[in-house]
Amino acid sequence: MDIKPTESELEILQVMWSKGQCTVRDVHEELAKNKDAGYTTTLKLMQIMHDKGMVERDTSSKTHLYKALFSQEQAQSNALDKILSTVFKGSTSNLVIQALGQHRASQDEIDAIKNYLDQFDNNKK
Amino acid sequence: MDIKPTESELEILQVMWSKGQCTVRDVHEELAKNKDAGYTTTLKLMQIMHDKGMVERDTSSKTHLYKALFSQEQAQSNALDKILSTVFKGSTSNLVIQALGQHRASQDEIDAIKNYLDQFDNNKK
DNA sequence: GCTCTTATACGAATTTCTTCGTACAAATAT
DNA sequence: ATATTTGTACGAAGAAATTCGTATAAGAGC
Repeated sequence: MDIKPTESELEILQVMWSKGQCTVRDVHEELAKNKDAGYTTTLKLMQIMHDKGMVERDTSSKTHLYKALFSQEQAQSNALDKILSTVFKGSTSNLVIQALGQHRASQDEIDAIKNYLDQFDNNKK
Repeated sequence: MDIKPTESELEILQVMWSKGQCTVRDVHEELAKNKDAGYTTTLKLMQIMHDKGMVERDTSSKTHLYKALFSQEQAQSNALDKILSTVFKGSTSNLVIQALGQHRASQDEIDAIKNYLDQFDNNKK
């Protein structure tokens, strides 16, 4: 499947990823906190996402239940691939260093990353 | 300025970043290697980018010269912010770890990242 | 000069994304 | 049972992005 959600679709997916199965109202209420859009707009978007095969839908009761058909991890992987090829010339280390420079990591995060790196590192310091 | 280039605009910007000042033909020839689009399409896009204030244009001779008005680094920073907020829930360390897991880094890259991390690390190993 | 090539300008068609109004069915409340 | 609320379906308008055809001007070569 082709994973290339649009801006609005991503907002909806975020809600789905955090709540699991969702009704249109679930999603809409959540979006309404930060955004101002009509209920039928959210409904329509979710229907389109279903048409595109991005989400599955349980229509057994009147109120339909939606669920994302790919994980947040898959979307992350996709998003990384995309920006790596479009703005980082394929250099992962540039991406990593820029990300770290831009959003200061906590000591715990630094440790986590170092531990992770050790796994590949042949001459640990 | 608002840095939010579209897909096609990014393709053009990549050429501009690597070559510096460009003619429409420069850009088009480069794009034509991987893509199949008409010359006037590229022209039009570059004109629109100029209208949007993304590039500057030297019209002193018949063949105009274009140049990006922001750097690749700025675009990188922007792209990172965006995917951090849309798919990584703001977690830089998740992003970094996922990026490293996905595209195996070379020893040199690992070293570079470790050195970079040491700069913030209070209890180096 | 005249022709051929190479440029820009620009209008317009297409596609994709986003938004919303309206219609109507099902459930709930009075 | 009838009125209100809550839900889906769907058409269509609006906005943004992409594509290209045609017109026209400037320069190069003969």
